Amino acid sequence: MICQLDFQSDIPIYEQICRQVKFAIGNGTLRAGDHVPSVRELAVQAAVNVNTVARAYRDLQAQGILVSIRGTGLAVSPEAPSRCRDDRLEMIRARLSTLLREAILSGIEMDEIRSLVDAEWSRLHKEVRASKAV
Amino acid sequence: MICQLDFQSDIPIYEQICRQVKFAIGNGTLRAGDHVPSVRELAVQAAVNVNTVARAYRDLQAQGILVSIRGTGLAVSPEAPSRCRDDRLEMIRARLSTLLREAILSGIEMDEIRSLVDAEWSRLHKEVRASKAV
Amino acid sequence: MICQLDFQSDIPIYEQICRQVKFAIGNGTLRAGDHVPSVRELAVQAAVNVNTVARAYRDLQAQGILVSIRGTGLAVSPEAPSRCRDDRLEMIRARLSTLLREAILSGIEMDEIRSLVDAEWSRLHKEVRASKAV
Amino acid sequence: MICQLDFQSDIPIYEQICRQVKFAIGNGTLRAGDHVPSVRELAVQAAVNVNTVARAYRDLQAQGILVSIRGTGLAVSPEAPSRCRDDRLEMIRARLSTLLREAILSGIEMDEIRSLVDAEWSRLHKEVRASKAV
DNA sequence: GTGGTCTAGACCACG
DNA sequence: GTGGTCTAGACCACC
Repeated sequence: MICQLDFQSDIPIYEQICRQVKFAIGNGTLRAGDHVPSVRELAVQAAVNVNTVARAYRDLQAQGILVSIRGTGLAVSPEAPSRCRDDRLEMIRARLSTLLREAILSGIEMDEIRSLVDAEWSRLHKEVRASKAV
Repeated sequence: MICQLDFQSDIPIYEQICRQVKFAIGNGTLRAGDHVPSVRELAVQAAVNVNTVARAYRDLQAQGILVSIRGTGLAVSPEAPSRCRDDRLEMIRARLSTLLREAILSGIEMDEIRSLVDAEWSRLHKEVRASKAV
Repeated sequence: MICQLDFQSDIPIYEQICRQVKFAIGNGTLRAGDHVPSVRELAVQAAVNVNTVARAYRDLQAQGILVSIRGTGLAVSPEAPSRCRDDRLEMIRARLSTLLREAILSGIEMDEIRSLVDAEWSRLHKEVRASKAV
Repeated sequence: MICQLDFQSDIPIYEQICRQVKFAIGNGTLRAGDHVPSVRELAVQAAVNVNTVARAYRDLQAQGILVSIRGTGLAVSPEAPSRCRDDRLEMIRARLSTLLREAILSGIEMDEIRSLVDAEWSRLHKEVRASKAV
């Protein structure tokens, strides 16, 4: 699992880690039962404080996404895949909602939004596919 | 100018004030040369500390949205209206971009996004129109 | 006498008025014994609060630049012309000094300063001459 | 980093701090990536309130001079060094410009300015060299 | 430990 | 009346 972090983002590092794990589960990179990297391993890989990874994993356990398996570390729970997908969809719906509300209030038209969505989608789709190819 | 603040939001109050002022300029409620309410006045209206309003206004000055007219208060700068609209569009584009990127990474399809956008847009549009009617 | 004010400058309006009067005396536009416009007249002309002009004139009286002539208003004092010129020269010398000190500390060379002075001088000279022609 | 403040100056303290930081970056005392002292630390060192330092740092962030590294403090941005140097030259040019404009308006001649510049420059040059020798 | 937010209140210059 | 500066102190999230 690769972990791309943005240290200057206003989203906390631990939260970014949580999301990336959920991404990986949501799109099938991680499946139910798979082990996630150990806290120390991921901390080194991502050049991050161990506590930060620990907190992310703690949150994911609390959400039932990860389960602890005695002596071997943490693994993706059976319910995680479907749950991740639902969670993501709901989170996206919520953020989209506030985004659109602001767009309406600042006088932007539906057409502008639609074309923005289409343009960004195709741009990002290419970008993501390219990075996977690597 | 009305100022609706959400004290529970994770967006700082001063930032919310900035945005509302920009909204008001963007959609023509405030025009170039208009005075904004005094810091004290808005502070009372919004039930917020004077310094908080002052900070918002200071940021807006730094961004060239407001200009200080010595002893008489702050006014909307000539460039503000066009600038606000551009800024808003760009901000929305940027947030939409990260939103869509996450959607792609978590395995959501374009169709789902499109229908979400349409559904939310029409829902919000009614809501906003209703609140204006009041 | 024309009075060009910059309402967005960080120099107070009353101070700008003082300087402009001194300019006018320094370069011969106003001579010893000439009347300056009345407080109200100048306030209207310059679109400024009456108190502001009053304060400027008060300061100029305190400095002996203007003298009050009973019933007729304020006039340029006999000593003003030479004094204005000396004052200005000294003020310019002082500000030039701090400016050059910072230039030296930030590693700028004498040649750069000399060429800056020459370039700005000729640019401003044209500009000023043009505005007088109007 | 040393921070020399003048509490009598009419330049706000936070502004003085900004300048000193920029100066330190401009002349290489602080390099890209270096951490600046923490707000609390500098506040103690300079005998100033924490908020005052915080405001200076916040302004520097808004200008892109400093970047925040979550939980670890603030660091000099990669673009800062070149930017700081350009800023200083431009600041000097701007102040020279207003200085010369006033000189022209008050009837001072180019020769007088030139000799002033030469005289002050050589005087200050000696002074600065002497203080460095110490 | 770090910075960020918010409050409260004093003081000042300007118009 | 206006905004601007500074102080003091509380609380929070993050690492």
